[in-house]
Amino acid sequence: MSAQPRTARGTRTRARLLAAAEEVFASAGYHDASIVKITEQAGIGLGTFYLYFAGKQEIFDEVVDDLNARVRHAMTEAARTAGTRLEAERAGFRAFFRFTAEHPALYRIIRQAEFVSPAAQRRHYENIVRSYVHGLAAAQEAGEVRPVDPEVAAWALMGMGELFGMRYILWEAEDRGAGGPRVEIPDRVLDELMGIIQRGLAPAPAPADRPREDASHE
Amino acid sequence: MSAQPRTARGTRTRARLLAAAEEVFASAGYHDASIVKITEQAGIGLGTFYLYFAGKQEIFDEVVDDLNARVRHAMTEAARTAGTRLEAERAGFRAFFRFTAEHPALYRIIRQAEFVSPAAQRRHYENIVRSYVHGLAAAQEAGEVRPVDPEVAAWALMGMGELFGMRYILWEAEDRGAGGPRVEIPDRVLDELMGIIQRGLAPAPAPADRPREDASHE
Amino acid sequence: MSAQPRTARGTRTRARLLAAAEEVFASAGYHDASIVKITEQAGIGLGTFYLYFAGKQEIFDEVVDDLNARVRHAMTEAARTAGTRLEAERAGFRAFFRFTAEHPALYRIIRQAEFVSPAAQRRHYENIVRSYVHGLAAAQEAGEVRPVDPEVAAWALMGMGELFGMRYILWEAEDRGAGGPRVEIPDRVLDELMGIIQRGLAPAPAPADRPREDASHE
Amino acid sequence: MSAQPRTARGTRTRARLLAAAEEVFASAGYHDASIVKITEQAGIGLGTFYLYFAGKQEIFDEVVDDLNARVRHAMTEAARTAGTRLEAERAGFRAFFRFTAEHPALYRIIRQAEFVSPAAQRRHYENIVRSYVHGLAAAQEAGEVRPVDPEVAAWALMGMGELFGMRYILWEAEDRGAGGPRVEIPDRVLDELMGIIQRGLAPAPAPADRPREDASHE
DNA sequence: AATGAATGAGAGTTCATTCAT
DNA sequence: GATGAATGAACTCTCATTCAT
Repeated sequence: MSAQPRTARGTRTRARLLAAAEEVFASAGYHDASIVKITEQAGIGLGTFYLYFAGKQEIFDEVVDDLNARVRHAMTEAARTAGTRLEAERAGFRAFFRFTAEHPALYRIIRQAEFVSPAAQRRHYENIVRSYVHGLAAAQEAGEVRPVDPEVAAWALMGMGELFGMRYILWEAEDRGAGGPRVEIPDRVLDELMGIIQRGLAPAPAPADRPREDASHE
Repeated sequence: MSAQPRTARGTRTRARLLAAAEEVFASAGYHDASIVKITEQAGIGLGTFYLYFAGKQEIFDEVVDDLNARVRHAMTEAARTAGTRLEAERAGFRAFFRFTAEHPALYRIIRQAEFVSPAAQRRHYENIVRSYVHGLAAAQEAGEVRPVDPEVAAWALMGMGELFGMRYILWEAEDRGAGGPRVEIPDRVLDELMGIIQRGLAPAPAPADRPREDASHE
Repeated sequence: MSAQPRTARGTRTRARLLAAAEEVFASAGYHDASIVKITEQAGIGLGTFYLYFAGKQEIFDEVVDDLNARVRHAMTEAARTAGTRLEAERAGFRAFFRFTAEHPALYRIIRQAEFVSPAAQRRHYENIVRSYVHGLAAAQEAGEVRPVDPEVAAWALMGMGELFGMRYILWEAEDRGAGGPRVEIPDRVLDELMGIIQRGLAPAPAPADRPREDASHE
Repeated sequence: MSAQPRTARGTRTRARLLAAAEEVFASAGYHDASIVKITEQAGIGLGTFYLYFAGKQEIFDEVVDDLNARVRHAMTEAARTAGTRLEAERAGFRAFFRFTAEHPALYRIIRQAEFVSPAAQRRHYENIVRSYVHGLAAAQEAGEVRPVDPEVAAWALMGMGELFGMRYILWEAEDRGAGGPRVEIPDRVLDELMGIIQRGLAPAPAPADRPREDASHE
């Protein structure tokens, strides 16, 4: 386990290392992210790194967990204010895409984790699924979502989010070049996506009358 | 560009290198996949590698493109025999999951490509999307799929496929250990997934019943 | 030169450092004995070390000199009560072996000194030789030891002691494992050794008695 | 295990590495003998080292075993031509001292082995003891050596040789400075030493002549 | 066409030592 | 008197690539 600092100065140093590592892992990738680069980015000496982390892998894991906590926080915060489950879903997606735009590190780092730290990667996805399942199960009890297996639905939602984030945030950002305003997912695309999700998860209409299948949305 | 062999013997050597590279990249990851490992796996001399490939990156790209072609072939072959578009989708997913189970390399290698060869990764996803868009557009003309933007729908399908492959094929395989029969996606899970997709993409009911289904959304 | 403590507390700290250093040098070897390990073993802060010692080499030298003084003390104490020189020799050997068993540090540290601090090593051997020479010269005057060059005899005695200590104390201890009672040199071995020494150093018999003492040799 | 070269060039390279390692270990000590120094001394590239040796420890072990074989060869060769056992002993010692003078590496490296490779060190001493025991046992059967435990006698001889080599060869050489002719052990010293050994191991005279030689020792 | 010996830049990591607190 | 955060030179080791055979 990584050593905890015992002084305020140490705490600051450790935090700077984590922030630097996030940046370097995101821009250079795990393997090209040398400890030297991380410490230079953090503005501290090379040896200092090893006062706080046992090695590269360890700080990587911590960065993954940190990003995971932050993205989940952003998503649940956004969803909290929504009315229906579908509004919550839309708000959660928006928050996720926004986080992706602001922290491309999340994306790139999670994918790296495939080989670098499978356990951390799994933790990441499972944490998010857990959030989704929690929300979906509640919505099902309220009759807002049809009784599909919430875990299956959660993976479906997360899969769509993952690739839309890649396609409509990261690729756009790359194509536009480094500078420029934050990329947002186009409303049109988000609408289409939410339409698919909504219809996919909407409760079955009462057998006789299903006149307003989409009435609740928005 | 990689040199093409001029003799039958050379052709065989090159093919062995590609097969070995796929295996080594999948099991060790790009960075730990040394040229020595690849040539040892292929049973040829180290120097020989450079007769056929300019370097590690180049053979990686070729492995990506090769896997991409094979998985698309498997998917379209499976879909070709299906009746409706949704049956085709189901068959395509099945084929994709089967391919994932048989070639975990696909998965692991594509994710690696994020940093190793972004262009190859993008090519991979875009190729698959193109297939989907092709099929969806045709289905829309036939009235089998509602008029969503086929590209958006394609990314949604691919996203779900990607994470379901990870969750229900790769993770299962890991949890079960090395030996054992090929992992299949549980029918129950595939049914639930296809249900969501079907409802999400199903054409709107007859105009008389639902005149303005999407009208409200911004 | 190392700083001398000015308070009782400082004296205690310095002593703890020396004791810790002896232990760590003996178990880990000079190079793997980091200052951190020594200060941890001593239960004091890292920086405190440099209040009392100029560096690693200096504390090493002091440990060597300390062990040297202690082993010589043990040997002369033991020899002091003996009757004849040969009895004194036997008692001295016993004491040396006992010290070796109780302080394997002596051995390991002296051998390390070969490169780490040749001067300290030389001091160690010369100090012991001086003791031996002193005793042998006195015994020669008393007619108990034949008139060999006492320094040559001293080195011979010390050489035997050194390797017997290694072979019959340290190796035995290693072979028996960590726990267990203190290893003693077997009486049989000590008897044989003392027999060789005794005959080697015994005074020539009275001229009348020794008609053919050396007759066999060469 | 260290890789064996497959070509003549490789064989030459490996031999140069071993020779360079012997020199560097002897002059700098194990810990200060970096792989860089060894390869520079050998005149080859750093990376080449790892084609032939798994690491520093491995080449060290091989150097120890190599030196051990050579010193034993020198000793047995010298002893082979001698007449009596005691002449053989004297010739063996001479050869040992000569080898020590020509290859101070032996000495310094064996002492290092205490921590670096205890197994190799033990192998070294046991090999030499075995030689001695072999010779002593034969001499005992011939009545040239008294019936002491040959192993005890062997350790005694080796102990004396070890410290005389240090005192009269290495220290002399150091005191005389780098240049200069090879140091030889002074005849006077060797004579005194052999006298002690001779008397120590000489067979007991006919009972009538020396009735109570061992009576005093307990 | 095929080989494997050779290379050296660059990686992760350690640790004696300094110094502000 | 005591501390521990900070440092960077120096270490061992890896590996993509070159080239003589």
